[in-house]
Amino acid sequence: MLIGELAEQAGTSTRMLRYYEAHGLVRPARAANGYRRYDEAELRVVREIRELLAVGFGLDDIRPFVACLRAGNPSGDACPDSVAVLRRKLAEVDDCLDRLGTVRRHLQEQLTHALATRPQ
Amino acid sequence: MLIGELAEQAGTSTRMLRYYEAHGLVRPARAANGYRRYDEAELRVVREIRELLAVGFGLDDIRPFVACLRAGNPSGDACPDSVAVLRRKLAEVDDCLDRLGTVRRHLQEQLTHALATRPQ
DNA sequence: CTAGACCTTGTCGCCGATGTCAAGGCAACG
DNA sequence: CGTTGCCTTGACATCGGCGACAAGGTCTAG
Repeated sequence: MLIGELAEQAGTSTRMLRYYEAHGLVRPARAANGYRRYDEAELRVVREIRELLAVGFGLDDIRPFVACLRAGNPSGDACPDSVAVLRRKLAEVDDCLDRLGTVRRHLQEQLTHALATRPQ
Repeated sequence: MLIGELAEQAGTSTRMLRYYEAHGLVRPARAANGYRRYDEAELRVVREIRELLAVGFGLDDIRPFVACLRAGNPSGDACPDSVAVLRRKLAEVDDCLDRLGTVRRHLQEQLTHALATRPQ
């Protein structure tokens, strides 16, 4: 599979595939002409990357999942390192939820106060 | 009040005060030597800016609040434009809370699944 | 042979609040 | 006068995923 095909099948751009490669996440073979060659396994890797990115992971967080897939696991979350990242991310999300909740209360109060002072 | 004093009293840096000015939020007078001169009203303005920034507002969102203060209101949220921004921000926060909640569920599932497959 | 579609690497820009450094003017004190 | 500490403007870097472009190599169909 060439880079363009992979990009289309994985729902991303060639730019990003090269970017992931530069960051050590994807490792295509090279044809004699220098073109990158991807197999099915890489397609799965890229799909994993895209899903995790969409959830809010950074490339560094994703690395363990890719390593896990590459180690032969059917899903990328089955390895200790991946689980550790999942735990950390869950904690981060909870933290963010807390802060947002506080902000929400704050905003609500301010809005209520403003409307009480000068109803519009 | 010179810029350094204001920075200290408002809990920010001179860099940021000039930045807010460049974005039309703060309007100091100028002394004969070219130094910026701030009065008490500007201190209140900068405090408002800092509070709203801390809550997650962007400089553009903050502009109406500053205008409201500058128009003589005791608090920056008493004007229609400010209230509109508060409403919009509240909606944004709710939206973000929704998405984060979904992500949280997603993470929780993935974690549970990983632990069920290979307990660690 | 040529046009077009693909590939290669490399570089620049974006966003937005902020740090940091540089070169120079001004003020106050000894 | 010299030093110190404030001020001025201006410019560059940061983070991170991504778009976009340029200059050139490669391949394929007509």
